Amino acid sequence: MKKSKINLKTKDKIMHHAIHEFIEHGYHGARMQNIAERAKVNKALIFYYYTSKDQIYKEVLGRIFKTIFERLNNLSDEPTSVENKVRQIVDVYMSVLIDYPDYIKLMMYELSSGANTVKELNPFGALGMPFSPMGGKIYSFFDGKIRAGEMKQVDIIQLIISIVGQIIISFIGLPIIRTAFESNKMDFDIKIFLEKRKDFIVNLVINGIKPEEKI
Amino acid sequence: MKKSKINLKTKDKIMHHAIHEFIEHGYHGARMQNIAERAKVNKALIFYYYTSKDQIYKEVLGRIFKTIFERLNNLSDEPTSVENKVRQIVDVYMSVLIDYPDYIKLMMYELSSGANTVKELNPFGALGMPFSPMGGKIYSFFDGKIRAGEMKQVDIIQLIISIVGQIIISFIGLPIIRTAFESNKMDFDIKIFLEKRKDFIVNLVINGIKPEEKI
DNA sequence: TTATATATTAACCAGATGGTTAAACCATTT
DNA sequence: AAATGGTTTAACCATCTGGTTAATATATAA
Repeated sequence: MKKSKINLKTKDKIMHHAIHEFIEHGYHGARMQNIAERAKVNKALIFYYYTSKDQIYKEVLGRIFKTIFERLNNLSDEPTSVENKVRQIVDVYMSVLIDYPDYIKLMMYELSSGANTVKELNPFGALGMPFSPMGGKIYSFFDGKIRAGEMKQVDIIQLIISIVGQIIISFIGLPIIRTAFESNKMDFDIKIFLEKRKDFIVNLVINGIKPEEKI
Repeated sequence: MKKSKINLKTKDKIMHHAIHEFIEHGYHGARMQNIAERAKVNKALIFYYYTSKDQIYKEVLGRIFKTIFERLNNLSDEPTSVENKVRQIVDVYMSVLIDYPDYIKLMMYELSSGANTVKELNPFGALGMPFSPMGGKIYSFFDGKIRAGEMKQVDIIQLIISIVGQIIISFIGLPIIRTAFESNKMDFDIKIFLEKRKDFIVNLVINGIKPEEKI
């Protein structure tokens, strides 16, 4: 936990605290008054810098998506094995979620309310990136490996969704998983769990797309 | 779309419409007045049958969980192959989500706000079922198969989380997946997508846990 | 120092929201 | 038909909430 960053300009300070208010309560649950108190400014000041709750919410979402997608796009371009690439992907995705465990909460809010705001400020040029059949780094990597016979001939989009899904559930499902562990009197250490999880996902995927043994 | 069920008693009618109001807007976004209008009753009547917004919300969550878990527990007990069992599990989970595509939205709301209400009314005796290391049908099935050498020696809890995660993302990610498809000018048919998805998940998992080839 | 533009605040407001009340309605029993 | 008890409603209320206003404090330029 860092100390309050007194150097942040007021507008950014407000944004910073707005992010956390929206994360904790979602759009409808968030209160402008709370944001003001968190940022230790008068509520009117928020409306001096931002025009409405709606606008500040959109800006919050925009920042979060930008932060996440910048990191996700941070994949090495160097040629490597299928196994290494899968490990890289899982690593990067997981590390983002570990660094910003709360961001995903807001994305879930968005998705569960139909992702309307997200669609509106469409960062899917960005999201398109990893998924995109044309030009997506990840897509073209796997495409090459399939042609080279280094992995099974699978639907690459489905593969990416599967990888991402296994990772995402590790975070959004945490409250349930934790409760399930505890109600079975098993210890639950989140760090250990996520480490195990990472290995499991990589192994399952690798074995799942390994080419048939040649005889 | 069925016609309005005039035989429903008033209290159930209110509950029915409350479910959909909460699904569409989440706890904070839901309005008692809206529920009243949906159910075509006076708002005061809601408070005649239920004591507060909070209480009706909890009852809504309880119903949803019950509905879902009853279905999930509907797995055949007959002995079968690993492949068939995985297919069964994916089938059952997916069919529940297909039948109640909205229910998951509310579960996401819950999870993203820390699942506090859910924890409180803890149906994880129920949720424990499939996950539980002791007594869980699914768990003990895989346990038996591992001992019999019919599948790899994997962490069964991780396996279940992976299967569930791949399924859940297929639904909560739909808005994003759809947008990604469309922004790449690819047709998106949800039925076809989910069919492909089912096969993909089954294949990936089956191949992922297949025992090493014996030489 | 004074004028000017920017930053910040206390007080305020209209509309919305969860919840209440007292009266009316309706079916059943006597 | 009158009494009874559950059901439904219109009107109401206190509080909360996003947003405004007008005045004040602070920094900058002249």
